Amino acid sequence: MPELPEVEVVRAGVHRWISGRTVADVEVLHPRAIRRHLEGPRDFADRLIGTTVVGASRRGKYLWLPLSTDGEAPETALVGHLGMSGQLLVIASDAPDERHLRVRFRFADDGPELRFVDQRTFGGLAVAELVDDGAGGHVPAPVAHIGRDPLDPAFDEVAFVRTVRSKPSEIKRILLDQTVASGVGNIYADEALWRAKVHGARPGSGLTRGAVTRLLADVREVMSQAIAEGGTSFDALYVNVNGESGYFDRRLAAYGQEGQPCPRCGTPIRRITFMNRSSFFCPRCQPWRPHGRAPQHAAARER
DNA sequence: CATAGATCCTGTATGC
DNA sequence: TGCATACAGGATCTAT
Repeated sequence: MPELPEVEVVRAGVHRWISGRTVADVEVLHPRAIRRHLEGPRDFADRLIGTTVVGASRRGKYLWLPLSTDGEAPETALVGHLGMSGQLLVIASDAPDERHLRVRFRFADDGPELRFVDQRTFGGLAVAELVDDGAGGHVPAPVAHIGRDPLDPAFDEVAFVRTVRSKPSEIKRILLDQTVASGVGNIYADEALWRAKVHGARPGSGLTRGAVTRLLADVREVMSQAIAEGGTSFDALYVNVNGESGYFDRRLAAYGQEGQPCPRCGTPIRRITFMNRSSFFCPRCQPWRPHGRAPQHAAARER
């Protein structure tokens, strides 16, 4: 279940261990893992071998490794999405193959290899062109269609609030729309909505500017905290992203907590099916429609 | 164009 | 014990 925080932890680990290394060999063990690379496994390998990885970047849940040839500025990148069960492992070459090993990368040095392991094969890798991101940087073409994520310094907060309030869709649906803001998945959406005391089924157009602004702040806060907890493994050689960022077990207030007391008010957390997914919320803290609490008059005017 | 639902995958857990 | 079903869920495709 990697969402933005888990992907960021992986990005940092890959940056730490793979930057500066030259690809010597690529082995695709399952074609579905590179289905987004339309030219196929041969071309995939050909476009990687001999290039040098010059960093690791991320937008939302996508991450990519810019590739340089002969010291030139990178024009392509290895793009990855972990899907639901993907892992990128930096591991000694003589370690036994994982059961769901899909792609293996060996390097020109004696260091550890990079492995893409993915049980459910929703994730995938591709080599893609880098294109202008409209702000002096570059993103791979397959990433250009999603919005910046809330932790991006160039994230347009004003536009986000405007967009959310222009949509009649449920707010949770909007949070999960990667073109509005990227990086938020089912878990952190529920956690941010719980923190903001907003029911996920409320229409975006029914929220005040203040409510959307606070919700965005809660999205940022919960993700930042998750990164901080997962980040303790940056120095480990074994970069694991199996959904568990360290945040899962201890800190989740709502997600997966059906029947458990709300940490704020003690009311049992409820689970409903929503968008063909589970949604967890506190029925007292997150009423469907805001009941007459404090900022009622101000909210009415703000509309 | 925007929106909503179906679909892809496989391992685990649960029900009968 | 065995079999069937539900569930996890991000992105993409299709239909409205």
